[in-house]
Amino acid sequence: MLDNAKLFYQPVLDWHRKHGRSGLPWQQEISPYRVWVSEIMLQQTRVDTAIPYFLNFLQHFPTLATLAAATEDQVLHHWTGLGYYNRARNMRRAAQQVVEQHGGELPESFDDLIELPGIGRSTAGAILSISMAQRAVILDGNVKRVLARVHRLAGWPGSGEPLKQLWKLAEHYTPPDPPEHGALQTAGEYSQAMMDLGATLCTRHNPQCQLCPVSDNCQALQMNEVTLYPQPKPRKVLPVKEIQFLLLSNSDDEVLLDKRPPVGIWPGLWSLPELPLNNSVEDYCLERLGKSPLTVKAEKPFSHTFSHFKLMIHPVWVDVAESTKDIMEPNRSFWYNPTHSEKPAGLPAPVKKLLQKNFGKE
DNA sequence: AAGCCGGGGTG
DNA sequence: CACCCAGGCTT
Repeated sequence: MLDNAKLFYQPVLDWHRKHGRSGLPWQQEISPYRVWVSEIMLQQTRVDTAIPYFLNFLQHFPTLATLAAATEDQVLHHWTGLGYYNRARNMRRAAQQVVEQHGGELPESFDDLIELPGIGRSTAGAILSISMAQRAVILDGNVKRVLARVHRLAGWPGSGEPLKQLWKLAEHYTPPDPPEHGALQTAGEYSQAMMDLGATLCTRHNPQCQLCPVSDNCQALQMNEVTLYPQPKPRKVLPVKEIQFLLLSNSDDEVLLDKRPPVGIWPGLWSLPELPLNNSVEDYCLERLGKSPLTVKAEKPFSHTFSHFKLMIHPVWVDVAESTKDIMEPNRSFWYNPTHSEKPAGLPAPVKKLLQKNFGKE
């Protein structure tokens, strides 16, 4: 870490004065309320997405008091499409809380701000620094990315030790407010500057390091590893289950479908007969149809991902010549003609895909 | 610490 | 399709 914080924040501030964004709606007529609304809308939401919602929202709820007085339905109506709807509910509740407890003005202390629903550590820092001229610290996705690269910080910055380190760095590099004698910029400008830097130069893909004001101090750049930081969230490797899907086809161009049990995957849907990977198809046919198949042809396996495991499906094309329809139970299984029969209501996606591929219907 | 919320952009 | 976005709340 750069011991003298100024060596970091001064180039960032200077860059921002020349090249930062200044036309965003919430950067005009800056007020605590407007900054608050923008910060909430921008949580896990891109700037371009948020802009029209911000303009519309302020049209209908121009002040904190109007927001506090609105019904939840009204607020949600103007949030529709933005997602994360608890943000809107929390904001209305917070507005009411501000009216009741703080005389209708957003409180000017960190401790009071984070008591409000929807305002966490970073959002409080943004409101305090940008709209209240206080030295307060933000750590959003942009700042995380910049700092993780500059310091080549290992690990996923979402939680744990990496997150602690980032907060420490963010605290360290935030300039004083009011600024030192002779300086013009404030902590609020630094907050804006870091977000602009992350959003316009220090982007996740194709960062513009040659234009970056802190490239000389960027450890990731020195190692030519910029895009390796911040490191991605470790994904759990899904367990893989392998099965065979049998396309038992008879001389009438029908395939056998089974109704799946009411519990487990695809409950109640019509699926292909399935068999553990190493079980013999021949034995299965003998057991179930009372005879051996004419031909057995393995198709190319493909995968289908569920939330909790990955299913590797090995399709097997099986010609059983004449069908033995008499032994079938009507509500458990039936011979289905993909080109002529009426399509069963529920077919799992992979089954549908297989049938389409092999019979070319729809 | 991990899961959840969500629509949309992007490689 | 996987991953991520101006995060915060709940369990």
